[in-house]
Amino acid sequence: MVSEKDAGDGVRAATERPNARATMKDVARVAGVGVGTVSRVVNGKSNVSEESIASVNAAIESLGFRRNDSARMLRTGATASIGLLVEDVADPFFSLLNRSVEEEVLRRDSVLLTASSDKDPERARKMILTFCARRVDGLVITLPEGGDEEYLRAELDAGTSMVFVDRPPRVLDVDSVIVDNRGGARTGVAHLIGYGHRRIACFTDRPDLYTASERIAGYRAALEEAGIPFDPELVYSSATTREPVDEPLGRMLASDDPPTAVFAGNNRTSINVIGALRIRNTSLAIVGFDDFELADVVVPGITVVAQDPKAMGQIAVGMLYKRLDGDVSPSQRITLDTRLIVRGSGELSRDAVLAAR
Amino acid sequence: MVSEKDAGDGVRAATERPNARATMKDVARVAGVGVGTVSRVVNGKSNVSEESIASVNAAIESLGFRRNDSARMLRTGATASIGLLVEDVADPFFSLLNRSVEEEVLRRDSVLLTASSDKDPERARKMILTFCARRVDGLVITLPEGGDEEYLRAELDAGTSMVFVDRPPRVLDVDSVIVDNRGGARTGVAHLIGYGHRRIACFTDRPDLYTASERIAGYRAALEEAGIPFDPELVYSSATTREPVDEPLGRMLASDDPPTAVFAGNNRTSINVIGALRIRNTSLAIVGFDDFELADVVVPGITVVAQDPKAMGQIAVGMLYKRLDGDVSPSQRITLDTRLIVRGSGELSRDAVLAAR
DNA sequence: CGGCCGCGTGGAAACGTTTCCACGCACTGT
DNA sequence: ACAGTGCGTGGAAACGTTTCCACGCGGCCG
Repeated sequence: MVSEKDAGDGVRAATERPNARATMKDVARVAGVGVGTVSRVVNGKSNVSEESIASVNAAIESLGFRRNDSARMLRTGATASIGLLVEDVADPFFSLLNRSVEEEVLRRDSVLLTASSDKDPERARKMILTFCARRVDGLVITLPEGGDEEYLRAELDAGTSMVFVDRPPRVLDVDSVIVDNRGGARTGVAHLIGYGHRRIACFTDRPDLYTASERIAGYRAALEEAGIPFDPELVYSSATTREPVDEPLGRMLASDDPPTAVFAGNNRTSINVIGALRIRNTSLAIVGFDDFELADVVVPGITVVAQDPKAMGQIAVGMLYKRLDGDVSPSQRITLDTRLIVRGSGELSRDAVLAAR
Repeated sequence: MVSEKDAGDGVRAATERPNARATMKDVARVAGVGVGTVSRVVNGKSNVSEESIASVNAAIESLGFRRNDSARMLRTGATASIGLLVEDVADPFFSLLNRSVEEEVLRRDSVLLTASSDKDPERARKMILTFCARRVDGLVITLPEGGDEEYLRAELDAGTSMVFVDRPPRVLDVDSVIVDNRGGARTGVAHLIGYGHRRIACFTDRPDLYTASERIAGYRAALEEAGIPFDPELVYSSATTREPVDEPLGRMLASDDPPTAVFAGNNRTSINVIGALRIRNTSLAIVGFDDFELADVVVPGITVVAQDPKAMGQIAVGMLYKRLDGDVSPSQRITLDTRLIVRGSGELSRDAVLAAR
């Protein structure tokens, strides 16, 4: 039935167009009431007779009417939608955050718009402005490093609430919920030190990333507390998360004073380190930052400093809605604690590692 | 500055309200032109003098104007948005699909609304109807099993295009893109048979799930082709994906004629099987359905039948936009091939497994 | 008995855009 | 000189809701 495709925007009456959505006016006509009454029924408002309710509902059913939310949004000014911008919705951490934010937003009968910045400040900017044009009620944002934060001020002034997640704002005065990256790293490294290690390698992301630099700082803090000198030769920051670490790890192991333990600054790096060790058939004590599936399936299980993306999402959305409800108290920065999950890899003592050489 | 909170919806002029967004009318007034001209500038239409463009842009800048897309949608009828419903955006497979769909949608200057059904048909229904009320241009749907498909027909008739992903529609006449679950499973199991195995266990999801039943069918087909009798004792379908498989696996291994290989029907199950084998310190040949991170980090690497969520998203969105562009050809079902990724666990021969006992 | 209240209701204005129509003006080709 | 053309423009209608106002009507209270 190719011919069914109607060529132009003809002036045909609505009844002739098979694909036209019924409006409240149509419903009103069929039900024999006014549009006001239809609106009241659709929105479950009080002061409508049972009789009207019944006839309106019947008309809605028969016409397949569905309220046009664009019109509603225009009229009311409230879109009942929240925008979420993360680095990558396919990243294990952010996908968990995404789900948690979704849950909170749905609970409030709103809808979630999502986008991945892919760490590109320009893409982030474009998506945020798109969300703002759609008049989202609020934004949950992980802003990529290296971009300008300034353009957000105009949106803030225009009344769009926002909460930063995973990293704090640099100059803006907005709420944020982040993880205690430094403290978590310090705990993880101190855990290794507790098992006798004094030569601890550190593999992380690019140090210009907020989270990476914080974790490195935590690593250094733990060493300092234990009176262990910091050796830059033991720190390797990979340019990309996919980069294998076999080569730098090999260099460290071949040195005069090789490491007996590794602190891996993120889950991807943990995996890379495990892979590299497997290739070399060597074992070192390992503590990783950020939990991952299968961390308990490899042998030994990987001891990790776990974050809580679910809590992060819940708290962020909670703060956002408080603002939407009119809270104008000073902006807050909430820092979430990490949790050390002991699985075996971090409890390999220095002596055990050395004995196996 | 708590007092800044303006109590009521006063009748104050727009200029007095700090948080009111500027409209095109405001811009027009400031720029000294008509609203029509502002609209033309904002939308980059032709036939506007350089002079007007400049003054309008200046006014936009100074007022912080941002087009109200709700009004635009109402007027034009096009929302430039796509709705995506999956089982769980935090699931590794669906999060990859999500990202891929996002990419395709953004490329077309649209926006993506996402929701997780959590396998609940009622929740799915609610979200789909919400998306339809927002007049999304189209829907990409993974419909949970067990629900009614019928209510979608009204939306279809009303002109909302949709594409099913991961499972085909049962009664509706809509496009779909799915994976060759049966063929993939058949290939995986045949691979094991090729290494001499004749007693192959099969662990899957609940068989009332479309994907699980297809994979079981593929498993049986491979056996049949090789002339190996099907033994129901070797098949275990777990009620939940988190359920450990240690107990049923132990039972199989303790039998008279224990399996020498395992076909795992999904990635979670693969992981569970690996865990169970680790506990028992046994090794069997394994082929899993669906790739997962770390499949190449455990030793031996896990041989898997991989799906391609990225391609699935690309194709689904491509089909959707074809429909939006007016394609009215008969609905299609596209089946994506799987790919066997050889990593070691599936190439353990029957003899090797038996020798190790 | 009269004013008042509250309920159910219909209708119109408003939300901020896009789009269409019409207008003025400067050209151009005869 | 004059009709035709095309460009830049302003203004108004329309999109489908929500919300406000006003109206009729019955009952209650003084």
